[in-house]
Amino acid sequence: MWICRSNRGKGAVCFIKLRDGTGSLQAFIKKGNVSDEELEIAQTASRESTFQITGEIAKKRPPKVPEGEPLPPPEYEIVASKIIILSLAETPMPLGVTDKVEVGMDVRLDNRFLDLRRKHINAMFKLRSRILQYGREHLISEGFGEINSPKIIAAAAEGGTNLFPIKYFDRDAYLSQSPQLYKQLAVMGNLERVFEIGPAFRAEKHDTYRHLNEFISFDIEMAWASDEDVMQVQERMISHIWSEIKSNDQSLIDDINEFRVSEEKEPIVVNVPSIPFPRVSYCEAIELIQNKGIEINWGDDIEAHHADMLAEKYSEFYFIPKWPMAMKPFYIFHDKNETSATGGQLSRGFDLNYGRDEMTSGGQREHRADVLTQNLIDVDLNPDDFDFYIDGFRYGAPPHAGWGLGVARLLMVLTGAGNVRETVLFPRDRRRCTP
RNA sequence: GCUCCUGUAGUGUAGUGGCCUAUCAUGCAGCCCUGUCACGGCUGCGACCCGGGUUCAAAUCCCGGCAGGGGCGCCA
Repeated sequence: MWICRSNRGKGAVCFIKLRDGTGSLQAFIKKGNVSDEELEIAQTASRESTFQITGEIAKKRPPKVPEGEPLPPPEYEIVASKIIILSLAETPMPLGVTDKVEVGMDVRLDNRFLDLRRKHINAMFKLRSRILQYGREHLISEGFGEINSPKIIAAAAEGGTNLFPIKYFDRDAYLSQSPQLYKQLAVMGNLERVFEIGPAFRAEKHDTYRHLNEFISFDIEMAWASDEDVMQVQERMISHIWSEIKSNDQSLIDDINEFRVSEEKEPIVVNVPSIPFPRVSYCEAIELIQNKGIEINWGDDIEAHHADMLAEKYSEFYFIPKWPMAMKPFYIFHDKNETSATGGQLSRGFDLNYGRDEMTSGGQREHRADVLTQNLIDVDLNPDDFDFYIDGFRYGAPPHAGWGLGVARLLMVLTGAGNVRETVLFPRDRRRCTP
């Protein structure tokens, strides 16, 4: 186990707080129980060194409490009889695992292995694992199967975003921005309900609390489904995740709250969101923002400062369905009869927001090969580059829908983290690609 | 690509021209105390990002470089 903290000095007794993945424990070391050399080791070893301690578990002596106050519940400790040092930690450490002083993000990320030993950071990544676990469980219970799509792709598949170019033997290739086209092809192949949890790469030079250049996307695609059908899948899944965390993982939440309270922040409370989430269509959202006295027109993007207006009314999860077709990618489905009051073509694309922040983008997909081809032409993409994709729709295609959810953003919402870098082990941003 | 801000011991900070031989906390080292438990006490160690300029005097003002951060744009 690691040494968390030891008392100082050369006396006849010594206490060391030990830690491993299962929790922490005090070791009681007393002259006579161990050799003098072992006592010396225990008293002088640096923090974060690793020990192997043999001994008996015994009830701790209760701490002194002021007159009249109740004794705390009994605690246990290990009374050491043998101490072996496994690895001495160098000093000074670049950041203190148990120190009260704050640490800058950069120092933390440069020394993530130490940062992760901090209790609340550790809890954050255990929660991340739980989110993925509960999300998987839920989708599997609804008949979904997990797939893996290629991350090395041949062409700038969808336009819109910048891709990272790579060398693929003698050819140029790119890192995938999304599993979109491949999960659709899987559905064309009668896998019917699929999901993927995998990396997506975007070569955008953004620099905000919610963007990274590599992130894990939680994607689903579902045959014989509409935008509304997959929104329901999503709200059930999120509700399931929250509900499982609330009943199984309160101790991890407590670890985070212990830190938040020391920082004088509000503790987080896991409130299982009620279903259905509000639906605020794009047209309604624009109207709502206009009513706040902000100048915005139908067809404009809802930017972060606009979403602040929506967040005043909808502070938690809400869907924004039916975006203008012109603002959505070519593979989103549209119905010619669905238009705005001003006559603009609507689509079956939707977003899921939490307050001001976008969590998900999704929609019903275009399954008509001829419309897909026309959509590509409309956005100045060459249909020939997409033969591998459109071919999949030529031989009978089911209507289908899906979405992609940012795992790190969901974890931010759950844990109240203010920066997506908090929720990713080794984040990749504009300036950082190490460690 | 635009814009604003910041670089002080291992870490987090105080400091806006002389009171800086640079504050405090944490850490580290030594000593003392100790069935401690956020242990405590004493002593010590350790820093002004780099280069140039202004000035009698620069951590502090100016210029350049480097590094970092916030926001915007962009972003399925």
